[in-house]
Amino acid sequence: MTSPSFSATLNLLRATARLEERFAGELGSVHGLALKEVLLLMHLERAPLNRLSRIELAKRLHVSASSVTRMTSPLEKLGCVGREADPRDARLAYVVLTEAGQRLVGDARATLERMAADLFRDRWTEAEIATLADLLGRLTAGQPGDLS
Amino acid sequence: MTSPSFSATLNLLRATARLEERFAGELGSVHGLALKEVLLLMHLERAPLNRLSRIELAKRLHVSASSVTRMTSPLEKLGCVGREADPRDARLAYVVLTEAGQRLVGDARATLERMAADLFRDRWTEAEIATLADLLGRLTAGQPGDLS
DNA sequence: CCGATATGTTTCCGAACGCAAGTATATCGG
DNA sequence: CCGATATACTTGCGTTCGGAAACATATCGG
Repeated sequence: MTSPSFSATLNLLRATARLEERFAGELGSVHGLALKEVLLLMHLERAPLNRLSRIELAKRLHVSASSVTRMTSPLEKLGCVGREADPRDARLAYVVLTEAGQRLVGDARATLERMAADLFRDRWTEAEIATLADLLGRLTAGQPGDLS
Repeated sequence: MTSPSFSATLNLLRATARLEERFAGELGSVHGLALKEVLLLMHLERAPLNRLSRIELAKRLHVSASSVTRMTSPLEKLGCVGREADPRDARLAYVVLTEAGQRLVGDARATLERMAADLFRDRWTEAEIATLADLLGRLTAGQPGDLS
């Protein structure tokens, strides 16, 4: 038998793989968005003025800066997000959530919450789910990008 | 505030992203292997006769069959794995762990275990880690591919 | 004010992936 | 035995990603 840390790590990887498989399909077919796109919009939703620089988004999404550039392009064409300049610093190109984006992310988040509830239904008690959320949260405590 | 299920789901995604960032670098520099390659070898290590068909590997690794074909090619050139045919079914092309592969995966697993221990050190009790492993394990219970 | 350095963004390039198509083999119904 | 269907694997194609390079702008030391 292996150490508890090792088991937890392996189970973490496996659980995430399964979760992404399961979520990607329905989320895409219902709202036309990928999971990571919904997460991007959720970060904007939570940010002051509903906007973040691309660097800030990259850190919170754990992706590279170039990925943020590519991810925002189709969202901008869809009208979910816009681009805003900073009057103090011309290097910054904020990604800002539009009203259409707010409606879309609201719907998508509701779908995500329902899928999350389905995922845990019938095999976990409420207390266990809360414990799981807490223990996992400690892994990323002190890091930016918390949405919960 | 959001529901516990939703928080757990978001924290799960974030924790995995952080974990992969942290593990990929050291694992690659120490053993020259990617995390997913180590997982592939670990599956072989645990399998009867130290071998699995590519389809079986694909299911356990949560990747497509073509990915397994591409992943095994460099490992075969390195001498970590070999190819074996099934006398009963000529369609099958088993991936089999060589002796060199057994030594390599043993070392890599030791590194992984140490990194996993470091990851949890100082912020989790042994009991909490065991609880975490158990709760996460339930997410994938009944599925193939358990390594813990 | 100006060079040196740092930072934000985009573009280019190579690596990795999933899916669909192609090939080979097995199995099943007649 | 043989066509039809299913399965295992490989290959080609389009997509996505991270890192390096390019570029614009900001900041800092003199």
